[in-house]
Amino acid sequence: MRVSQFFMPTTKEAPADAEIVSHRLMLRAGLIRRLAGGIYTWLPLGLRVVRKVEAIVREEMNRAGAIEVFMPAVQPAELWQESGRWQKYGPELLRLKDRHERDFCVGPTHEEVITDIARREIRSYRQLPVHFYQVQTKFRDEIRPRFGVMRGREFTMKDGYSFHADFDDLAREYRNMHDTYTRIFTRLGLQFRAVAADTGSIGGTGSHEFHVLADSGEDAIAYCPDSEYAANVELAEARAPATPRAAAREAMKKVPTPGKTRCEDVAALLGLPLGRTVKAIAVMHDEAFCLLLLRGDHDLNEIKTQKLPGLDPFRFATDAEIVRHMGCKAGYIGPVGIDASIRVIADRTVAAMSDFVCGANEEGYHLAGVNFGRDLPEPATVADIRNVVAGDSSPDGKGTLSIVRGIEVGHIFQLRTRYSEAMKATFLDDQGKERVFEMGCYGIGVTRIVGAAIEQNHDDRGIVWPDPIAPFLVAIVPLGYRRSEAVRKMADDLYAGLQAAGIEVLLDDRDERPGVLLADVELVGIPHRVVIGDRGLKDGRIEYQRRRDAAPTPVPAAEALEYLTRTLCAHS
RNA sequence: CGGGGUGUGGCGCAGCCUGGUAGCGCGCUUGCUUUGGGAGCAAGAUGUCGGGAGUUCGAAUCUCUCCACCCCGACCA
Repeated sequence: MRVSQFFMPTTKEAPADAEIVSHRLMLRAGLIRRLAGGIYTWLPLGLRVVRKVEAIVREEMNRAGAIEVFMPAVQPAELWQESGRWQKYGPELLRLKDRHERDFCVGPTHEEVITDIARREIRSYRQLPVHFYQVQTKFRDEIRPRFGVMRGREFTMKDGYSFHADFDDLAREYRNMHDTYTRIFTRLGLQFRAVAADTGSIGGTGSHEFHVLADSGEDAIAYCPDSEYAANVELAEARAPATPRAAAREAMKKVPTPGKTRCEDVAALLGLPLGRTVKAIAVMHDEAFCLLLLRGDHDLNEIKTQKLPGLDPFRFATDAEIVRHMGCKAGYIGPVGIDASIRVIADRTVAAMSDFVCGANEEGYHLAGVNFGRDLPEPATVADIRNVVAGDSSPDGKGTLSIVRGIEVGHIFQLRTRYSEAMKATFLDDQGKERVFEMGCYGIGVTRIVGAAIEQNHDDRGIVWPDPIAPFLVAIVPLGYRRSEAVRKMADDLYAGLQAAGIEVLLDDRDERPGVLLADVELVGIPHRVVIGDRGLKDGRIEYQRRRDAAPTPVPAAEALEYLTRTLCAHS
């Protein structure tokens, strides 16, 4: 492709509302343009990257035995009413009416449609297993779309759904997909990690997320460098401390802590480590008031907490409710001397603490040297309700956890019979008995991968595409294409030669100054580049440089084509 | 949804407080010069100042209202 005949609107500045690097770079490099909140046009250069990602995903899905279909983006409400999600899905589901006032939605996902296909078309166990997938535009009316294409409302997703006669076969396909996804993200040239995940509202049993590792990621991932363990922090188990609770050594005493409502402030005032304090978080389940105890330096894990009996769902108590139940304002509440009717749930770590500091239930005071059993009853419930932190012992017992941030780009679920039951999707087994399908579902955020790849691969000059998804593998940058006969001839010959070799090459034949050409090729992140100028040609040389190289490699002009063909083919 | 903020040429912004009819940088057009890291000079084009209503002799500026977009939003007891 010649840049003069392409469309590559690069800019020096990015719109002020683009917050993260990938978004800024995608705008600046002319990959996307915003149409409305969370809705983007893919410009030619960006589209090429999307297509690269799609192609790899398709190849690997096909290789894994899945079959491509293409389902409608607009779906009738009846199917969603059948599965119960018309009510459950909430405002994220974009609903619309046709001219006959019939209800439809723009599909945020396609379980209903595919289950409908399966129940109509698949009658016998002999037709199983089967795995359908598609690459399709989804629409989710996010409350707050942000980060450009990473959390858009309209996006491209590969979604696959598998149908099985029994759970064992579902488990087999689930492993198959785990392997397939691993291959896909490896081929995409991304640093990623598969992690155990919460199954969330979709339900079902097993679930893994695939995360591209990047500091800007919205998810926290706990993993063990010494073992295979990796899980979303939402899910990662915080084990009970290995050492049992130490015996009480201090007497309980009330200490004045005026104006110190946060554990950090109290600890600082008393000259104690934050880990010696206990914070009490007041929550409500219906009208029942409950106190959650966490060590001062730990964070509550709402998902784990929600799973406790009697807390599904819970919400945080209001200030008024805290005063009503505790007789004290927020900031100084604690578990000592409270009404016996208040349920107290202690995190495992807290249950093993002694001589700790907590609120005194009196404004301006905390208690120090507090001990369970002596100063207050043992907690009614001890549970894992906190987020793991770096340094916690790994749940598999094989080392300690580290925390990294990730961008979720893939998710695989064992749906089991959630949809097949609701929608009466059945087949006849080898006994002639009617049974519901076991189902799996597997998603990859195609357009999000483009953003995630940039988050992971950029520098201060621009994007650095991994070879497999680069819009062009190599760029020819002639300095003085319109001025120098020799430069133009060399560039044209090399361009023709590389094209003939089947290499995707971009020739920047614009009549621009060298600085502009070089800045642009770096901004758009073409992984390999060749600079041709009169200066080098005089000595019979051109320059080859990879996007991450600090300096160019001189290559004899006469051998350029052969050298590049060899080098680039090794890369692709 | 609640709170905060911003809407001025394609992009980035100033002007608004203290009303007097719009400006800067980038980009764009034309010409000349320049050409190995985002050129220089000269001449130009581009604005219903987010929409509507009001106050006023006069509104980008003050008031009301609507809209769009952005940021933050359990709690850290």
